[in-house]
Amino acid sequence: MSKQDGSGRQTTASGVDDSTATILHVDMDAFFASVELLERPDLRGRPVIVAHDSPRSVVTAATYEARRFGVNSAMPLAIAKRRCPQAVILEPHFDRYVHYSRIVMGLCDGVTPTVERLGIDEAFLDVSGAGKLIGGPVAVATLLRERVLAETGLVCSVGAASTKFVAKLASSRAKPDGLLVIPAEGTLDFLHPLPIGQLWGVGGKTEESLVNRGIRTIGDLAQTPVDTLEQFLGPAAATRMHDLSWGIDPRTVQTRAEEKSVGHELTFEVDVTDPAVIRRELLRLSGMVAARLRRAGLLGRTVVLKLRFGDFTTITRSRTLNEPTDLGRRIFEEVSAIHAALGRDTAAIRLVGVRAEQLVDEASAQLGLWDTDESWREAEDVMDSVSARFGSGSVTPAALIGKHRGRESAPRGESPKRDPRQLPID
DNA sequence: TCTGGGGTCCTAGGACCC
DNA sequence: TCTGGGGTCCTAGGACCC
Repeated sequence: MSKQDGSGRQTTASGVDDSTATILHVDMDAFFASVELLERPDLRGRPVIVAHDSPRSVVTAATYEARRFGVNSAMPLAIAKRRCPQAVILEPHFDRYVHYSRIVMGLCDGVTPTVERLGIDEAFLDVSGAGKLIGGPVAVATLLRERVLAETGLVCSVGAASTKFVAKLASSRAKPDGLLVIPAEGTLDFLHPLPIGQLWGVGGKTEESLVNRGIRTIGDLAQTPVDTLEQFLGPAAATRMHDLSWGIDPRTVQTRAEEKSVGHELTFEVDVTDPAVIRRELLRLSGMVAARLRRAGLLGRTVVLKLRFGDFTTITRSRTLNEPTDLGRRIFEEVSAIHAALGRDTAAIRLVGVRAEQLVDEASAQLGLWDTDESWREAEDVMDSVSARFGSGSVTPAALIGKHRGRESAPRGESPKRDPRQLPID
């Protein structure tokens, strides 16, 4: 095992054999908070929380100074403020995070073609082919960490191992600003003493259930027969976790994963009982989902409505369409019909969400596998760009359709179409 | 002063088909 | 003529991850 800290010094000086640790996990340290500090260097060294400052929001990111007070991401902001009243709260700026993420991912692409992005601030790299150009995994990781710092002023940690799972664990143990190498032969010594909650796929619920059965460490789970685990984890999870506990992780670094669903949701600042407000929000979310679909060249065949009630119970209701769609008004038709059919108009609603699933490639849709409506799609595209420039409400798809279609035909589809301007929002 | 928003994967039951 | 088995699709919910 070899750990290298921010000064570039090896804490285990003897040359570790890194030849088997060809998977790197690169993880930005306190990413959102660190980006914000680039603009606010005066706040360095102080507890800083990135969160939208509203009653129901959660912590998006926290500096290590804030974490020392027990503040963690995903924690309700109210609790974080209680634990660390002196923390400075900064509004998130996602455009900035995307900007720096692109730079960092570009630097990763510069050391190996095999890069798998994991959200905005993490990536797996397969560096088994980088040897001739740069050197072994440690050389690649060191170079990458230097470049990230030089190009962005941000700090990342890197784990190197022979599997994804161990590389990811290694990067988290290396934080902050570190590099940790776990050679293949050191995997089990590293893994088995770790608390069970560190195992990939073990969250709060599963951890509790495992600890209740005396399984406290990854080593404990390794010593438990798979059929015993199956009884309370189910077959898939039991096998996967047992394998992981023995350092077996067959997943390779995948450069691109196709999207399986697209969705948007909103938690209201106070629970909503007015159905008109719900419908207006469904209309907005439907439009956002549709715009994302069109931008990606995808159509969704299943539409999902999600509701969370005042007591935090959450339901989803879905409908599979005869034809996939990327139209906001079509998605809205479905989710509002589902909502109306629920007959829970008086319930206090905390959250509404709209999602499109069973995504179909636009190209295969046009091969005749699915009927689509080109004019309306173009109209909604134009409307999106006009709205982006002049604000929403300045144009409707129906107005645009009218421009080049006249009143000659309603768009085809399985239901009669209405002018969106007349959609009953109230 | 308790719980965001973006997702993925798994399970389980019922319908339906052969 | 009281009841199999496999496969696939659809739906709902839940755990988990970043």
